[in-house]
Amino acid sequence: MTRAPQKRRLETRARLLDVAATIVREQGYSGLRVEEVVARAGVAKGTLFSHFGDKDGLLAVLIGADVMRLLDEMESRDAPADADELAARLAPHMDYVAQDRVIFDLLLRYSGATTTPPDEVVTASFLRQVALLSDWIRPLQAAGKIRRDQPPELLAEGIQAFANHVLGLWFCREHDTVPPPAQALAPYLQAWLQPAP
Amino acid sequence: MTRAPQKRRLETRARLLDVAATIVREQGYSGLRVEEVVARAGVAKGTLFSHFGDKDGLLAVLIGADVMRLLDEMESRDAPADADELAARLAPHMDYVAQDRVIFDLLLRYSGATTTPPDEVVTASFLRQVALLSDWIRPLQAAGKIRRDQPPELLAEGIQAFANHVLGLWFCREHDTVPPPAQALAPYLQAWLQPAP
DNA sequence: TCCTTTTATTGACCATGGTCACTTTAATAG
DNA sequence: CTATTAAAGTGACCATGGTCAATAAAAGGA
Repeated sequence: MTRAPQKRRLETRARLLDVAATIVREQGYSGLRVEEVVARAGVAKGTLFSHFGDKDGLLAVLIGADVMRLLDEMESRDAPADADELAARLAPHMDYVAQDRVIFDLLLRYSGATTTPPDEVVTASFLRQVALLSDWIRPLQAAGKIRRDQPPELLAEGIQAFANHVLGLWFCREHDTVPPPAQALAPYLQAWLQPAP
Repeated sequence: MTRAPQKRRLETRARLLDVAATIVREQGYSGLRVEEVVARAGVAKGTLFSHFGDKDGLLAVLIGADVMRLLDEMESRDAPADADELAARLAPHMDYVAQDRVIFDLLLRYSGATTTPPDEVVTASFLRQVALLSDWIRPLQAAGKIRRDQPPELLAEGIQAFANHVLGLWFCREHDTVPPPAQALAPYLQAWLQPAP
């Protein structure tokens, strides 16, 4: 069986994450270079890869943590009272992802998470997102504010699908002449959640 | 103003595309290497980039052509009679994209196409896909087979969103233990297109 | 303490996409 | 036919992520 990692290893890992987070703060996710991380952390390149597998692995930890933080905030607020409020609650997450294509790509690559074992932050964050959305959806269904003919989980996944759709469009256009994703999402959710009249 | 390209250039371009297509046939899209293309086409690396901008540019031409061929077939068949048939009509496209992550990524990157000028094959193929879906949707709405409360174009985009969602999940799992995308799509379309009872 | 085994780290090396100042080839003017 | 200009093509070079046999450091046992 595999032993617990030594102190040194944990320190190295922490240092790598710390440096990487700083660089992201300075230059954004698309400005992150593996070479710069290891240089500033004072370790060899191979060390980073032994810790995170590949660059995506490092990004996953950083971005996963960001998403978790966003989810904390979402959970701390009161549940939305209708579909429009639900859409509004998603705005911070949409804005976060819309900020950098690297984030979008990374999250998309890992988004099969709904079933895979949650050994990873991104995977865990997806499970949490579905759970949270479902928790919002159930009372809305009970109150007849949104459709009741589909299970909350399917509606939740649908919301994710539309969110990704809108974000995908966002990254294909000039960002100046087009509404931000959080706003563009509204009509889709409207149509998706609308109760049968 | 820019002149028409000379014969030589057209020949070079054709040769590059031909070689690239052959390699894709032999090794799939993920096996395509720029170096191999230029080597087998007998040109320098820079030439390829001067023709297609970057590797994605080359992929876009190849994949765009594939998609156009699929659309030709879809158009040649009679229109679907209900939501389930509509889902079935999408199967070839889903299978095509599901075959290789490179295809999925490329199409996603260009999928903002609905508004951009169709100077590119992929862009054009997206416009065509939306148009085709809308053409399928309108009669179904008129016949009361699917919901009538949303414009065909929005329903069409929604279908694309769900298709991408399902494909995204597909590439996150072991492909052996999970239903193929074409099949996984059904419940979403069902819920999305279902007429108000 | 000294030897052995496991864990952690190293850095030269590789793969691959992409750039660009320069050369070659074709078209066009005089 | 030659000179001039524009288009086409070239390949050395770069950026960046990733590999892996070799080495150093720690842990464990005698």
